[in-house]
Amino acid sequence: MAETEHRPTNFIRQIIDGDLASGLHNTVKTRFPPEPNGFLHIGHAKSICLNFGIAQDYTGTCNLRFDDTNPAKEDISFVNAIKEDVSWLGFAWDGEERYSSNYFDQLHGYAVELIEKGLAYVDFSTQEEMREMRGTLKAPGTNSPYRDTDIDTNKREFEKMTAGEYDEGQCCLRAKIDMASSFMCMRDPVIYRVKHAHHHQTGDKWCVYPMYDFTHCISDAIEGISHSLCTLEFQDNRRLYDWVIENISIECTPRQYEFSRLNLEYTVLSKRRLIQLVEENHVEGWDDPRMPTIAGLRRRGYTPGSIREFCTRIGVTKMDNMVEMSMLEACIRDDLNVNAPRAMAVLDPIKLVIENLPEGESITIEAPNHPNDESMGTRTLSFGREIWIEAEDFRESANKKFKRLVLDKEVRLRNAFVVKALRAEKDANDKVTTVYCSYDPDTLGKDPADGRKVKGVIHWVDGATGAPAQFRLYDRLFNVPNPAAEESFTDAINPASLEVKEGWVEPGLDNRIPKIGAWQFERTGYFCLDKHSTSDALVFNRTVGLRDTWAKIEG
RNA sequence: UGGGGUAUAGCCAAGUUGGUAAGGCAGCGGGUUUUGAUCCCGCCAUUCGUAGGUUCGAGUCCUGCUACCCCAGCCA
Repeated sequence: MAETEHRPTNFIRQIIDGDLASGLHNTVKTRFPPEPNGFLHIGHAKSICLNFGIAQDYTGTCNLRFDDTNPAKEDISFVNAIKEDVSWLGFAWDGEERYSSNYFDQLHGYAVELIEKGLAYVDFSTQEEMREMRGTLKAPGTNSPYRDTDIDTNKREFEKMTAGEYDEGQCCLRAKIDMASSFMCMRDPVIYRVKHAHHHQTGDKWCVYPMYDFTHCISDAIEGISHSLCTLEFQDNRRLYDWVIENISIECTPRQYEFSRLNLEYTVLSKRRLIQLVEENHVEGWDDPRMPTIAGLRRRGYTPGSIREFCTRIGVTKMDNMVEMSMLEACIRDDLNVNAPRAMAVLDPIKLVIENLPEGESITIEAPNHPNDESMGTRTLSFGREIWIEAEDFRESANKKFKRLVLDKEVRLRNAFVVKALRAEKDANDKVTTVYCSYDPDTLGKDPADGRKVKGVIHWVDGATGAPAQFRLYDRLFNVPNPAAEESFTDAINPASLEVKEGWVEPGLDNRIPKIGAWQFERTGYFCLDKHSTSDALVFNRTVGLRDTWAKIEG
């Protein structure tokens, strides 16, 4: 990360400060542990910024570890996508990426250790039987008939499990803890299950795979993680995390701390639902610009810095939250406002004919790339007899609040001349197609000499040199603030979340793509080129519109 | 009385030993402006889920309520 961003404190940093002050730790080691079963989303960005941000600020390290204990749901394509997204966000993990599957041999050894200590047993109960014996939230469970199997038998049975002598579901290895515990996860949790599945990292070496609760704490300990940060739903699991570490022969005792996961209005942030959106083709894919995935936000035009800034603005607490989309939008606007060069594009064109400018004649105009930043330089535009302007910027009549082009009135063409509308031509549907006007040649870069005040400014694209382009405008993917709370969240999908427009942009844009990857099309919003754009067929994604107080007045 | 958590403005969120409610987003006024943008300036919690208690003084301490979230996968 190039620049150091100021990060406010939070309860986890205060815990770390205390651990450093007390000497409990000398260095801080964190980890970001995604399961490679889908793409990363903005909620993961919160965790990434937390874990990597802490490592940076405390001059510690942060590992990237794929929590790959369930080969049935995972795929190598997701590990590649995740690595790309973390890097793109601007973070570097310590050394090579890790995999929980790197530790399968050690994990297996610790499982045997528990068996030898009489703290784990192989259970042949069916899943339904196990569920019944688990009890309920208020009633204690009952012991499995296999709970007191002798150690040698358990060792032998676990070896047979490992050797592939049992089918999936036939048996599993359980930790012997307490069937009456008020923590459901402590009622003899399953720590190994049979799974005859090919694993993207270990191939066909294993047919038994460790469960999350058994794997995560040990992986943390093996890697020497000092602070293991996860989300609130794992608070109960912390008891099991600590139990495993205490009952196996491992020196490192990492501590788990939980923070609340991010919820964003008008979208969903659960892997399960995002997978469904992709698999049922409600969106184009994981990187659909309407998706809250890192890949989707990237394609939409969000910058890494804007996402990091969002994560610092939302903070880290244990409170359930629902963040407004305006918070995210403010972050990208703040970034692009200062870093995106300006350009002009007309999304819904009508023709403006300048009658006192002869056909074939063209005036060269030098326009600043940024009104508040001269260092961004200028560009050359040509201004000819036929110009494209936005349909909504012309009205045959209007009151004085409408500061745009009106018949018999004047308006400034951005970066160019003052023009006066003379008459309009309409089609069969009474829609204006062409406006005829005259321009004042003495108004380039200055106000009219006679003191006339022209309040409005509208943008335009030269008809002779402008390039045709498609503009893809995105709206929220869902019609309700919290789609996850719906009976069927897909029923709440906004059918108008994508609007496609065909218009014009000033020439040469794709030959001078700015470093930030985006432009501000003045008066309309921030745009970037879509991955499907070609020099013959330009396609722009609107990242976010400009703040629009006029729309508020009108609406 | 299963257990684990959380309650500060429309949203996010500071508030560490009790000393008189940061900041951001949104919103609302006003100024500048060749983007109805940006920028600037101002406003926006007599009150911290609620009822009591302790105290000269409570968002912070104590007690009782209430609301919401999580836990009964061989998912993570």
